[in-house]
Amino acid sequence: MSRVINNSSIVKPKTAQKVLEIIEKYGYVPSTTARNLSKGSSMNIGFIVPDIDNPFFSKILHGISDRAAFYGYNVFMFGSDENIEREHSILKSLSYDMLKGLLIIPVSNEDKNTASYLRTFESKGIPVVLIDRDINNYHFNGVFSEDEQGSYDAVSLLIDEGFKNIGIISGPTTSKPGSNRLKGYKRALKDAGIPIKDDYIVSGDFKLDKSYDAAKKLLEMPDPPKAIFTSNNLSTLGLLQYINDKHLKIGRDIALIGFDDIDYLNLLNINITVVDRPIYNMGYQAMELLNNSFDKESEDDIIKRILVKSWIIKRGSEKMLIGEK
Amino acid sequence: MSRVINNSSIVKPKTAQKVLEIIEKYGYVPSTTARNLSKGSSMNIGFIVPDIDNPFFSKILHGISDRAAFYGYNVFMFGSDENIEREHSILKSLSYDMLKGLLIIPVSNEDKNTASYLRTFESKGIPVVLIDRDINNYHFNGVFSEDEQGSYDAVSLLIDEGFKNIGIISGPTTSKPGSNRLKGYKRALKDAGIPIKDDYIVSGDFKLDKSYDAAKKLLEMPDPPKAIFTSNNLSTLGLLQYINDKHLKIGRDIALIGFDDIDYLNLLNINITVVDRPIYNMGYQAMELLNNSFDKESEDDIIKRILVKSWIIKRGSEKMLIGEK
DNA sequence: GATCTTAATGAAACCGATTACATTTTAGAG
DNA sequence: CTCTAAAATGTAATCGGTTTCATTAAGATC
Repeated sequence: MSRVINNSSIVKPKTAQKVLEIIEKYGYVPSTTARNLSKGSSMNIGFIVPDIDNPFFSKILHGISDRAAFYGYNVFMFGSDENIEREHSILKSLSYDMLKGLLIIPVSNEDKNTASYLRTFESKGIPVVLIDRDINNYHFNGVFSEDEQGSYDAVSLLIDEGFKNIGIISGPTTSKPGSNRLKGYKRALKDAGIPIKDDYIVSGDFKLDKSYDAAKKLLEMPDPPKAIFTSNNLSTLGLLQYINDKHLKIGRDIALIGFDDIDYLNLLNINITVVDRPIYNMGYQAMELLNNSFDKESEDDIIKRILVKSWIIKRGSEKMLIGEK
Repeated sequence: MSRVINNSSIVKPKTAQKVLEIIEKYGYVPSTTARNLSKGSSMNIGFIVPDIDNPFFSKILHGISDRAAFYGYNVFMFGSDENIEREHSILKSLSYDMLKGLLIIPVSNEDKNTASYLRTFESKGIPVVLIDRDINNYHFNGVFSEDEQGSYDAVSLLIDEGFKNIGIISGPTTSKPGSNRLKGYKRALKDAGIPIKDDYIVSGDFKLDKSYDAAKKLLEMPDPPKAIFTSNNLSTLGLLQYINDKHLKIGRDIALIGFDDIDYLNLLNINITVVDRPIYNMGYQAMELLNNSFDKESEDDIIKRILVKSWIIKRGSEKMLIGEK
């Protein structure tokens, strides 16, 4: 009987005991589906992630998953593969009554379709929390990090070290982190009175192959930059690959600061300076924020946005570079 | 009306049209929960993974996720963190009527509790497919790879190169791949007539820190091995970390073959020989196998097990070693 | 011990789909 | 133009819980 299981209503201890015995005897297992139907809600959280293989997203998922387990939520995982159409088709296929909340790292910051799908979820009472990537002009709840400031600090550090010819492998400007990190780069140069050279801005797509091409483009130009800021972990790896292919040496031929740390590099004694941030915690906080959005209808008009700090881990790669910068 | 949506029963085109118009007009969205309840089944697949952060598992998840999306299944992700209690609690919390199938990379190969949970799922009509890690004596459906043969080949390769003092950082022998890869190591030595030295067998736990300790233990003994076989990707990284910390050089001070390739190493020109296998495809095939298990009640008594091949990618690290081996 | 209030339990409606069954419409044969 | 079989549609039961409402049991008061 429902009342016994959900020990909510008032039940006599004796009858409760009796019911529990029968439950035990017949091995009764309550149906979650039936419960969901009659309650009109579930314990399922959706999570849409652009690139399952990228360790950055794995860490976020880990944070989400841990906190979700704490609350007893189940997490649906969907991979959009950085593909806007696939993202749409996932959003279209998600049925409203199956989800209690939705976490998403959207592909684009300017896609009206995704935004309106998300608004629909909200209007059906399913809170939405963005992670890492904002969507322009929509003011969704979300957990973000100091993208512009982080890259500003990074590039400023290069400038402090004496570098003037600083290139950037940027992310797609259709993503908020991509455009904000580029902004930070530009602002740092501007504040230092260094003219911005368009040739030094090469756009990648946050993935490895294109970043490799970008690195090639940057370093094979007549007057190549002496230092490069890479906009995410895979951009850094793309650049590193190029550097290795050409047998260049970090700190001698080229200086480098990357956005986001790469665990495995450190233990290989490849010590590059990076902008770091609490990635696992971003997922954790996103789940926390989502959980806070439940059952408080009164706060419906409050937009909750969390901004996590970023900081620089100096590993000195840029210091070694000598000669003209 | 149900018949129109599921265009199953015979409906007159004209009435279908009418119904669709009304659906359109009122913005009707069918309830998945209600459907699941009345149909007695859902489109949800559970996936229990030991370590979300390990790229090996990310790739498997990617394969699963892609194939699941193809069939229209949703994938629930749960992280057991290599913790048997957490695995149990996940299995306990999963309700039978929410899942259509279950994929799991179990923590242990000899845990009766997990096994009996899984059997219960099967008995409730929820097919189970193991991935990568078998459970002793239970003969579950699953997708596995040639663990013993792979490590046999790897160690044999070292022997062919002239090495005699070969150590191993093994995985936990409570996991099938861990014990099988150790078996392969031993068999290779035995077949070559090289006596097995217990000191050369140090057990890790497939994670980084303990593998680092294992590497330390191996290489700081009075008569250290000249070549080491590492049982998984993180073991390899643990060893590499130690090697780097001590400023040793692969190919000069120590030879190394690892089980499982590590993408990022190659692009950093850290070229180590590894046993490779189709990881993404293992996830893909597992989802495929699971899908095949649905709705064929007649085949209930057939155990479906897929064994994927492994192969060696020679990158020549071991060839460089000179002097006494 | 009769009466009233409150606690505990039982019964029935409901959530929103599917589906078996009953009923009506259509079509083809005589 | 019937009559009958088949096709189409309408109706109601069902899935397995939750929750409201009605009913009965228990406890308190005088």
